[in-house]
Amino acid sequence: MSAGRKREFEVNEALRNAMFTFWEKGYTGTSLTDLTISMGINKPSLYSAFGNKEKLFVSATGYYTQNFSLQNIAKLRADDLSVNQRLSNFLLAVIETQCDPKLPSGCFVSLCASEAAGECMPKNAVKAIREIQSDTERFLKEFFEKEKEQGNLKSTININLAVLLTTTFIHGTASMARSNKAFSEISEMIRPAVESIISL
Amino acid sequence: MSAGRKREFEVNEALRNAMFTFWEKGYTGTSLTDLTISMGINKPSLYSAFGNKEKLFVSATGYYTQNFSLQNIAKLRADDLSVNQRLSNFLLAVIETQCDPKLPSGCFVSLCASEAAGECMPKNAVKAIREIQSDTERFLKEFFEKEKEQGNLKSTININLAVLLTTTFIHGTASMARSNKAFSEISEMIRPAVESIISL
DNA sequence: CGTATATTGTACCGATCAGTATGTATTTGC
DNA sequence: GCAAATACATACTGATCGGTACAATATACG
Repeated sequence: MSAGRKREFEVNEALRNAMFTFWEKGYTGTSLTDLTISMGINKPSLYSAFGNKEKLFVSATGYYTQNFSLQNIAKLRADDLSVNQRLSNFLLAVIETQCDPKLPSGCFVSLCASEAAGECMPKNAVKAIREIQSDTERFLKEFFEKEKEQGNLKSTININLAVLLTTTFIHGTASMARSNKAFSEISEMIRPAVESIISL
Repeated sequence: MSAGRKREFEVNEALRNAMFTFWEKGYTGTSLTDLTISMGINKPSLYSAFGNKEKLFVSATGYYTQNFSLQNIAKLRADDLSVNQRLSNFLLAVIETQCDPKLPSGCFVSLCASEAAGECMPKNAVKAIREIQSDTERFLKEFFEKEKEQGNLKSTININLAVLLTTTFIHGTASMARSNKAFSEISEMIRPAVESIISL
Protein backbone atom coordinates (compact mmCIF):
# COMPACT_ATOMS: atom_id res chain seq x y z
CA MET A 1 0.00 0.00 0.00
CA SER A 2 1.20 3.48 -0.87
CA ALA A 3 1.92 6.23 1.60
CA GLY A 4 -0.38 9.13 2.38
CA ARG A 5 -3.37 10.04 4.43
CA LYS A 6 -6.37 7.75 4.11
CA ARG A 7 -9.53 8.83 2.32
CA GLU A 8 -12.26 9.60 4.83
CA PHE A 9 -15.22 8.83 2.55
CA GLU A 10 -16.45 5.89 0.47
CA VAL A 11 -15.92 6.67 -3.21
CA ASN A 12 -18.87 4.55 -4.29
CA GLU A 13 -21.23 6.05 -1.77
CA ALA A 14 -20.20 9.57 -2.76
CA LEU A 15 -20.69 8.64 -6.41
CA ARG A 16 -24.16 7.30 -5.62
CA ASN A 17 -25.13 10.56 -3.96
CA ALA A 18 -23.71 12.57 -6.84
CA MET A 19 -25.80 10.52 -9.27
CA PHE A 20 -28.92 11.15 -7.20
CA THR A 21 -28.26 14.88 -7.32
CA PHE A 22 -27.86 14.86 -11.11
CA TRP A 23 -31.01 12.73 -11.30
CA GLU A 24 -32.91 15.32 -9.27
CA LYS A 25 -31.61 18.53 -10.83
CA GLY A 26 -30.08 17.58 -14.16
CA TYR A 27 -26.53 18.38 -15.23
CA THR A 28 -26.73 22.15 -15.57
CA GLY A 29 -29.02 22.54 -12.59
CA THR A 30 -26.54 20.77 -10.31
CA SER A 31 -23.84 23.05 -8.91
CA LEU A 32 -20.55 22.04 -7.41
CA THR A 33 -21.96 23.18 -4.06
CA ASP A 34 -24.98 20.86 -4.51
CA LEU A 35 -22.56 18.04 -5.18
CA THR A 36 -20.15 18.65 -2.30
CA ILE A 37 -23.10 18.86 0.09
CA SER A 38 -24.86 15.71 -1.12
CA MET A 39 -21.58 13.80 -1.33
CA GLY A 40 -20.46 15.00 2.09
CA ILE A 41 -17.00 16.03 0.88
CA ASN A 42 -15.36 19.29 -0.16
CA LYS A 43 -14.22 20.43 -3.56
CA PRO A 44 -10.57 19.35 -3.55
CA SER A 45 -11.64 15.85 -2.50
CA LEU A 46 -14.20 15.77 -5.29
CA TYR A 47 -11.70 16.89 -7.90
CA SER A 48 -8.99 14.50 -6.78
CA ALA A 49 -11.36 11.53 -6.69
CA PHE A 50 -13.49 12.22 -9.78
CA GLY A 51 -11.59 14.69 -12.00
CA ASN A 52 -14.18 17.39 -12.62
CA LYS A 53 -17.93 17.87 -12.94
CA GLU A 54 -18.10 16.37 -16.43
CA LYS A 55 -16.07 13.28 -15.50
CA LEU A 56 -18.06 12.86 -12.30
CA PHE A 57 -21.23 12.89 -14.38
CA VAL A 58 -19.83 10.25 -16.71
CA SER A 59 -18.96 8.11 -13.67
CA ALA A 60 -22.47 8.70 -12.37
CA THR A 61 -23.99 7.37 -15.60
CA GLY A 62 -21.85 4.26 -15.14
CA TYR A 63 -23.18 3.88 -11.62
CA TYR A 64 -26.73 4.26 -12.89
CA THR A 65 -26.20 1.65 -15.59
CA GLN A 66 -24.78 -0.91 -13.17
CA ASN A 67 -27.25 -0.35 -10.34
CA PHE A 68 -30.48 0.64 -12.09
CA SER A 69 -30.60 0.10 -15.87
CA LEU A 70 -29.23 -3.41 -15.92
CA GLN A 71 -31.43 -4.56 -13.05
CA ASN A 72 -34.51 -3.57 -15.01
CA ILE A 73 -33.24 -5.07 -18.24
CA ALA A 74 -32.77 -8.37 -16.39
CA LYS A 75 -36.56 -8.63 -16.07
CA LEU A 76 -36.72 -9.23 -19.83
CA ARG A 77 -34.73 -12.43 -19.41
CA ALA A 78 -36.87 -14.54 -17.08
CA ASP A 79 -37.03 -17.56 -19.35
CA ASP A 80 -39.98 -19.29 -17.76
CA LEU A 81 -42.43 -16.43 -18.31
CA SER A 82 -44.47 -15.37 -21.33
CA VAL A 83 -43.49 -12.42 -23.53
CA ASN A 84 -46.36 -10.47 -22.07
CA GLN A 85 -45.25 -11.22 -18.51
CA ARG A 86 -41.62 -10.39 -19.13
CA LEU A 87 -42.33 -7.09 -20.85
CA SER A 88 -44.88 -6.25 -18.15
CA ASN A 89 -42.44 -7.03 -15.37
CA PHE A 90 -39.77 -4.94 -17.05
CA LEU A 91 -42.07 -1.94 -17.34
CA LEU A 92 -43.31 -2.44 -13.79
CA ALA A 93 -39.74 -2.40 -12.50
CA VAL A 94 -39.02 0.76 -14.50
CA ILE A 95 -42.11 2.51 -13.14
CA GLU A 96 -41.39 1.39 -9.58
CA THR A 97 -38.00 3.04 -9.87
CA GLN A 98 -39.50 6.19 -11.38
CA CYS A 99 -42.04 6.48 -8.57
CA ASP A 100 -39.90 5.27 -5.66
CA PRO A 101 -40.27 7.90 -2.92
CA LYS A 102 -36.75 7.04 -1.71
CA LEU A 103 -35.30 8.07 -5.10
CA PRO A 104 -35.54 11.24 -7.20
CA SER A 105 -38.70 11.15 -9.27
CA GLY A 106 -38.70 10.14 -12.92
CA CYS A 107 -35.78 8.79 -14.90
CA PHE A 108 -32.18 9.97 -14.70
CA VAL A 109 -31.56 9.14 -18.36
CA SER A 110 -34.75 10.70 -19.66
CA LEU A 111 -34.13 13.93 -17.80
CA CYS A 112 -30.53 14.33 -18.89
CA ALA A 113 -31.21 13.25 -22.47
CA SER A 114 -33.77 16.03 -22.83
CA GLU A 115 -31.34 18.45 -21.26
CA ALA A 116 -28.58 17.32 -23.63
CA ALA A 117 -30.55 18.45 -26.68
CA GLY A 118 -30.28 22.03 -25.40
CA GLU A 119 -26.53 21.97 -26.03
CA CYS A 120 -25.60 23.31 -22.61
CA MET A 121 -23.88 20.05 -21.57
CA PRO A 122 -20.25 19.09 -22.24
CA LYS A 123 -19.52 16.58 -24.98
CA ASN A 124 -18.63 13.54 -22.92
CA ALA A 125 -21.63 13.99 -20.65
CA VAL A 126 -23.92 13.91 -23.68
CA LYS A 127 -22.07 10.92 -25.06
CA ALA A 128 -22.48 8.95 -21.82
CA ILE A 129 -26.23 9.57 -21.71
CA ARG A 130 -26.66 8.72 -25.40
CA GLU A 131 -24.86 5.45 -24.79
CA ILE A 132 -27.27 4.37 -22.06
CA GLN A 133 -30.13 5.13 -24.43
CA SER A 134 -28.70 3.17 -27.33
CA ASP A 135 -27.81 0.27 -25.03
CA THR A 136 -31.40 0.11 -23.81
CA GLU A 137 -32.67 0.20 -27.38
CA ARG A 138 -30.30 -2.60 -28.32
CA PHE A 139 -31.43 -4.78 -25.42
CA LEU A 140 -35.06 -4.22 -26.34
CA LYS A 141 -34.39 -4.99 -29.98
CA GLU A 142 -32.66 -8.24 -29.06
CA PHE A 143 -35.56 -9.14 -26.80
CA PHE A 144 -38.18 -8.64 -29.49
CA GLU A 145 -36.08 -10.35 -32.14
CA LYS A 146 -35.55 -13.40 -29.99
CA GLU A 147 -39.23 -13.64 -29.10
CA LYS A 148 -40.14 -13.30 -32.76
CA GLU A 149 -37.73 -16.10 -33.72
CA GLN A 150 -39.24 -18.34 -31.07
CA GLY A 151 -42.71 -17.72 -32.42
CA ASN A 152 -43.92 -15.84 -29.36
CA LEU A 153 -44.74 -12.77 -31.44
CA LYS A 154 -46.39 -12.35 -34.80
CA SER A 155 -44.06 -12.96 -37.73
CA THR A 156 -45.20 -9.63 -39.18
CA ILE A 157 -44.25 -7.58 -36.11
CA ASN A 158 -42.39 -4.33 -36.82
CA ILE A 159 -39.55 -4.64 -34.34
CA ASN A 160 -38.26 -1.09 -34.67
CA LEU A 161 -41.76 0.15 -33.94
CA ALA A 162 -42.07 -2.16 -30.95
CA VAL A 163 -38.79 -0.84 -29.53
CA LEU A 164 -39.82 2.75 -30.15
CA LEU A 165 -43.22 2.23 -28.51
CA THR A 166 -41.50 0.75 -25.49
CA THR A 167 -38.94 3.52 -25.04
CA THR A 168 -41.60 6.14 -25.72
CA PHE A 169 -43.76 4.63 -23.01
CA ILE A 170 -40.86 4.59 -20.54
CA HIS A 171 -39.96 8.23 -21.17
CA GLY A 172 -43.64 9.13 -20.96
CA THR A 173 -44.08 7.45 -17.60
CA ALA A 174 -40.87 9.10 -16.41
CA SER A 175 -42.41 12.45 -17.21
CA MET A 176 -45.61 11.50 -15.38
CA ALA A 177 -43.69 10.32 -12.33
CA ARG A 178 -41.75 13.58 -12.39
CA SER A 179 -45.10 15.41 -12.33
CA ASN A 180 -46.08 13.49 -9.21
CA LYS A 181 -48.65 11.18 -10.77
CA ALA A 182 -49.34 8.27 -8.44
CA PHE A 183 -47.66 4.92 -8.98
CA SER A 184 -51.07 3.24 -8.81
CA GLU A 185 -52.28 5.24 -11.80
CA ILE A 186 -49.11 5.02 -13.86
CA SER A 187 -48.82 1.27 -13.43
CA GLU A 188 -52.38 0.85 -14.69
CA MET A 189 -51.07 1.77 -18.13
CA ILE A 190 -48.78 -1.24 -18.35
CA ARG A 191 -51.54 -3.62 -19.49
CA PRO A 192 -52.84 -1.55 -22.45
CA ALA A 193 -49.30 -0.52 -23.40
CA VAL A 194 -47.97 -4.07 -23.47
CA GLU A 195 -50.99 -5.33 -25.38
CA SER A 196 -50.62 -2.68 -28.06
CA ILE A 197 -46.96 -3.59 -28.50
CA ILE A 198 -47.43 -7.34 -28.53
CA SER A 199 -50.35 -7.21 -30.94
CA LEU A 200 -48.32 -5.32 -33.55
CA MET B 1 -50.17 58.58 -26.85
CA SER B 2 -47.74 59.18 -24.01
CA ALA B 3 -44.41 60.93 -24.42
CA GLY B 4 -41.05 59.18 -24.57
CA ARG B 5 -38.77 57.43 -26.98
CA LYS B 6 -40.41 54.71 -29.06
CA ARG B 7 -39.65 51.04 -28.54
CA GLU B 8 -37.40 49.75 -31.30
CA PHE B 9 -38.54 46.12 -31.13
CA GLU B 10 -41.79 44.18 -31.40
CA VAL B 11 -42.73 42.92 -27.94
CA ASN B 12 -44.54 39.88 -29.29
CA GLU B 13 -41.70 38.89 -31.58
CA ALA B 14 -39.19 39.24 -28.76
CA LEU B 15 -41.46 37.16 -26.54
CA ARG B 16 -41.68 34.50 -29.21
CA ASN B 17 -37.90 34.29 -29.45
CA ALA B 18 -37.59 34.18 -25.67
CA MET B 19 -40.05 31.28 -25.58
CA PHE B 20 -38.03 29.43 -28.22
CA THR B 21 -34.90 29.84 -26.14
CA PHE B 22 -36.59 28.46 -23.02
CA TRP B 23 -37.95 25.65 -25.19
CA GLU B 24 -34.46 24.83 -26.39
CA LYS B 25 -32.49 25.14 -23.14
CA GLY B 26 -35.03 25.02 -20.31
CA TYR B 27 -35.43 27.66 -17.62
CA THR B 28 -32.17 27.20 -15.71
CA GLY B 29 -30.15 26.51 -18.85
CA THR B 30 -31.22 29.80 -20.39
CA SER B 31 -29.10 32.77 -19.29
CA LEU B 32 -29.99 36.43 -19.56
CA THR B 33 -27.31 36.65 -22.23
CA ASP B 34 -29.00 33.85 -24.22
CA LEU B 35 -32.24 35.78 -23.97
CA THR B 36 -30.94 39.22 -24.94
CA ILE B 37 -29.19 37.69 -27.96
CA SER B 38 -32.18 35.68 -29.19
CA MET B 39 -34.56 38.55 -28.52
CA GLY B 40 -32.26 41.07 -30.18
CA ILE B 41 -32.51 43.54 -27.29
CA ASN B 42 -30.37 44.43 -24.29
CA LYS B 43 -31.00 43.86 -20.63
CA PRO B 44 -32.65 47.13 -19.61
CA SER B 45 -35.10 46.77 -22.49
CA LEU B 46 -35.86 43.22 -21.42
CA TYR B 47 -36.43 44.19 -17.81
CA SER B 48 -38.60 47.20 -18.65
CA ALA B 49 -40.76 45.21 -21.06
CA PHE B 50 -41.03 41.89 -19.22
CA GLY B 51 -40.13 42.47 -15.56
CA ASN B 52 -37.49 39.83 -14.92
CA LYS B 53 -36.49 36.35 -16.02
CA GLU B 54 -39.27 34.65 -14.06
CA LYS B 55 -42.00 36.97 -15.35
CA LEU B 56 -40.65 36.68 -18.88
CA PHE B 57 -40.93 32.92 -18.55
CA VAL B 58 -44.51 33.18 -17.36
CA SER B 59 -45.30 35.41 -20.35
CA ALA B 60 -43.58 32.87 -22.58
CA THR B 61 -45.84 30.10 -21.29
CA GLY B 62 -48.81 32.30 -22.19
CA TYR B 63 -47.43 32.76 -25.68
CA TYR B 64 -46.98 29.01 -25.97
CA THR B 65 -50.52 28.31 -24.85
CA GLN B 66 -52.04 30.76 -27.32
CA ASN B 67 -49.90 29.86 -30.31
CA PHE B 68 -49.17 26.17 -29.84
CA SER B 69 -51.19 24.35 -27.18
CA LEU B 70 -54.60 25.65 -28.19
CA GLN B 71 -54.01 25.05 -31.88
CA ASN B 72 -53.38 21.39 -31.21
CA ILE B 73 -56.32 21.10 -28.82
CA ALA B 74 -58.55 22.47 -31.59
CA LYS B 75 -57.95 19.25 -33.54
CA LEU B 76 -60.02 17.42 -30.93
CA ARG B 77 -63.08 19.48 -31.90
CA ALA B 78 -63.59 18.73 -35.59
CA ASP B 79 -67.19 17.63 -35.24
CA ASP B 80 -67.51 15.78 -38.54
CA LEU B 81 -64.74 13.28 -37.82
CA SER B 82 -64.69 10.04 -35.83
CA VAL B 83 -63.17 9.84 -32.34
CA ASN B 84 -60.29 7.88 -33.78
CA GLN B 85 -59.66 10.50 -36.46
CA ARG B 86 -59.86 13.41 -34.06
CA LEU B 87 -57.53 11.90 -31.52
CA SER B 88 -55.16 10.84 -34.31
CA ASN B 89 -55.15 14.31 -35.83
CA PHE B 90 -54.50 15.83 -32.43
CA LEU B 91 -51.53 13.55 -31.81
CA LEU B 92 -50.25 14.10 -35.33
CA ALA B 93 -50.32 17.88 -34.83
CA VAL B 94 -48.49 17.48 -31.51
CA ILE B 95 -45.80 15.29 -33.08
CA GLU B 96 -45.43 17.60 -36.07
CA THR B 97 -44.69 20.43 -33.66
CA GLN B 98 -42.26 18.31 -31.66
CA CYS B 99 -40.36 17.33 -34.80
CA ASP B 100 -40.61 20.59 -36.75
CA PRO B 101 -37.05 21.44 -37.84
CA LYS B 102 -37.95 25.15 -37.70
CA LEU B 103 -38.71 24.84 -33.97
CA PRO B 104 -36.73 23.57 -30.98
CA SER B 105 -37.10 19.80 -30.73
CA GLY B 106 -39.54 18.18 -28.32
CA CYS B 107 -42.11 19.92 -26.16
CA PHE B 108 -41.64 23.16 -24.26
CA VAL B 109 -44.03 22.05 -21.51
CA SER B 110 -42.60 18.57 -21.11
CA LEU B 111 -39.05 19.88 -20.84
CA CYS B 112 -39.82 22.57 -18.28
CA ALA B 113 -42.16 20.34 -16.26
CA SER B 114 -39.37 17.83 -15.78
CA GLU B 115 -37.00 20.63 -14.88
CA ALA B 116 -39.50 22.03 -12.38
CA ALA B 117 -39.40 18.85 -10.31
CA GLY B 118 -35.74 19.54 -9.57
CA GLU B 119 -36.73 22.59 -7.51
CA CYS B 120 -34.30 24.96 -9.18
CA MET B 121 -37.07 27.04 -10.77
CA PRO B 122 -38.89 30.00 -9.17
CA LYS B 123 -42.40 29.46 -7.86
CA ASN B 124 -44.41 31.31 -10.49
CA ALA B 125 -42.51 29.67 -13.32
CA VAL B 126 -43.41 26.25 -11.95
CA LYS B 127 -47.00 27.34 -11.46
CA ALA B 128 -47.32 28.52 -15.06
CA ILE B 129 -46.04 25.24 -16.44
CA ARG B 130 -48.25 23.19 -14.14
CA GLU B 131 -51.25 25.18 -15.33
CA ILE B 132 -50.62 24.34 -18.98
CA GLN B 133 -50.42 20.69 -17.99
CA SER B 134 -53.63 20.69 -16.01
CA ASP B 135 -55.42 22.63 -18.76
CA THR B 136 -54.38 20.01 -21.31
CA GLU B 137 -55.57 17.25 -19.01
CA ARG B 138 -58.89 19.01 -18.54
CA PHE B 139 -59.42 19.41 -22.30
CA LEU B 140 -58.63 15.75 -22.85
CA LYS B 141 -60.94 14.69 -20.06
CA GLU B 142 -63.77 16.76 -21.54
CA PHE B 143 -63.09 15.26 -24.94
CA PHE B 144 -63.28 11.67 -23.71
CA GLU B 145 -66.31 12.37 -21.52
CA LYS B 146 -68.22 13.93 -24.40
CA GLU B 147 -67.37 11.09 -26.74
CA LYS B 148 -68.44 8.59 -24.11
CA GLU B 149 -71.77 10.39 -23.63
CA GLN B 150 -72.36 10.34 -27.34
CA GLY B 151 -71.74 6.61 -27.47
CA ASN B 152 -68.57 6.87 -29.53
CA LEU B 153 -66.56 5.11 -26.83
CA LYS B 154 -67.32 2.06 -24.70
CA SER B 155 -69.50 2.83 -21.71
CA THR B 156 -66.93 1.03 -19.55
CA ILE B 157 -64.01 3.23 -20.59
CA ASN B 158 -61.76 4.42 -17.79
CA ILE B 159 -61.52 8.10 -18.64
CA ASN B 160 -58.73 8.97 -16.23
CA LEU B 161 -56.68 6.17 -17.70
CA ALA B 162 -57.44 7.36 -21.24
CA VAL B 163 -56.26 10.86 -20.35
CA LEU B 164 -53.14 9.54 -18.67
CA LEU B 165 -52.28 7.29 -21.61
CA THR B 166 -52.66 10.25 -23.95
CA THR B 167 -50.47 12.65 -21.96
CA THR B 168 -47.93 9.88 -21.33
CA PHE B 169 -47.75 9.25 -25.06
CA ILE B 170 -47.27 12.96 -25.79
CA HIS B 171 -44.49 13.34 -23.26
CA GLY B 172 -42.91 10.15 -24.56
CA THR B 173 -42.91 11.36 -28.16
CA ALA B 174 -41.53 14.70 -26.97
CA SER B 175 -38.61 12.86 -25.47
CA MET B 176 -38.10 10.87 -28.67
CA ALA B 177 -38.21 14.02 -30.79
CA ARG B 178 -35.70 15.59 -28.45
CA SER B 179 -33.41 12.61 -29.05
CA ASN B 180 -33.65 13.22 -32.80
CA LYS B 181 -35.88 10.29 -33.72
CA ALA B 182 -37.37 10.83 -37.16
CA PHE B 183 -40.88 12.20 -37.58
CA SER B 184 -41.69 9.30 -39.91
CA GLU B 185 -40.94 6.79 -37.16
CA ILE B 186 -42.58 8.67 -34.31
CA SER B 187 -45.80 9.25 -36.23
CA GLU B 188 -46.04 5.53 -36.93
CA MET B 189 -46.89 5.09 -33.26
CA ILE B 190 -50.10 7.11 -33.52
CA ARG B 191 -52.18 4.23 -34.86
CA PRO B 192 -51.33 1.66 -32.15
CA ALA B 193 -51.46 4.33 -29.44
CA VAL B 194 -54.90 5.58 -30.44
CA GLU B 195 -56.25 2.08 -30.79
CA SER B 196 -55.11 1.09 -27.34
CA ILE B 197 -56.77 4.17 -25.87
CA ILE B 198 -60.02 3.86 -27.75
CA SER B 199 -60.39 0.17 -27.05
CA LEU B 200 -60.19 0.73 -23.29
C1' DC C 1 -38.88 75.55 -28.55
C1' DG C 2 -38.78 73.31 -23.97
C1' DT C 3 -39.92 69.99 -20.76
C1' DA C 4 -41.56 65.64 -19.23
C1' DT C 5 -41.38 60.82 -20.39
C1' DA C 6 -39.79 56.66 -22.15
C1' DT C 7 -36.07 53.62 -24.34
C1' DT C 8 -31.48 52.92 -25.36
C1' DG C 9 -26.39 51.52 -24.51
C1' DT C 10 -22.72 51.03 -21.27
C1' DA C 11 -20.88 49.92 -17.32
C1' DC C 12 -21.52 48.27 -13.16
C1' DC C 13 -23.41 45.41 -8.69
C1' DG C 14 -23.06 41.35 -5.34
C1' DA C 15 -23.61 36.43 -5.75
C1' DT C 16 -22.49 32.24 -7.59
C1' DC C 17 -20.35 29.45 -11.15
C1' DA C 18 -16.46 25.69 -12.07
C1' DG C 19 -12.01 25.00 -10.77
C1' DT C 20 -7.36 25.56 -7.98
C1' DA C 21 -3.33 27.13 -4.95
C1' DT C 22 -1.68 26.53 -0.56
C1' DG C 23 -0.85 25.02 3.91
C1' DT C 24 -1.87 21.46 7.32
C1' DA C 25 -3.01 16.80 8.86
C1' DT C 26 -2.30 11.98 8.40
C1' DT C 27 -0.31 7.80 6.65
C1' DT C 28 3.47 4.47 4.84
C1' DG C 29 8.23 3.11 3.83
C1' DC C 30 12.78 3.52 5.16
C1' DG D 1 12.10 9.18 13.76
C1' DC D 2 12.12 11.14 9.26
C1' DA D 3 10.95 11.86 4.47
C1' DA D 4 7.77 11.05 0.78
C1' DA D 5 3.08 10.82 -0.40
C1' DT D 6 -1.70 11.45 -0.09
C1' DA D 7 -5.96 13.80 1.64
C1' DC D 8 -7.97 17.47 4.09
C1' DA D 9 -9.78 22.46 4.89
C1' DT D 10 -9.60 27.22 3.75
C1' DA D 11 -9.39 30.67 0.76
C1' DC D 12 -8.86 32.11 -3.48
C1' DT D 13 -9.23 32.69 -9.06
C1' DG D 14 -11.50 34.63 -13.38
C1' DA D 15 -15.91 34.09 -15.57
C1' DT D 16 -20.64 34.33 -15.61
C1' DC D 17 -24.99 34.60 -13.17
C1' DG D 18 -29.47 37.73 -12.58
C1' DG D 19 -30.35 42.38 -12.03
C1' DT D 20 -29.61 47.76 -12.05
C1' DA D 21 -27.73 52.74 -12.02
C1' DC D 22 -26.88 56.20 -14.99
C1' DA D 23 -26.33 58.98 -18.77
C1' DA D 24 -27.42 59.66 -23.59
C1' DT D 25 -31.07 59.61 -27.02
C1' DA D 26 -35.49 60.04 -28.89
C1' DT D 27 -40.46 61.09 -28.71
C1' DA D 28 -45.00 63.62 -27.37
C1' DC D 29 -47.28 67.41 -25.65
C1' DG D 30 -47.61 72.13 -23.89
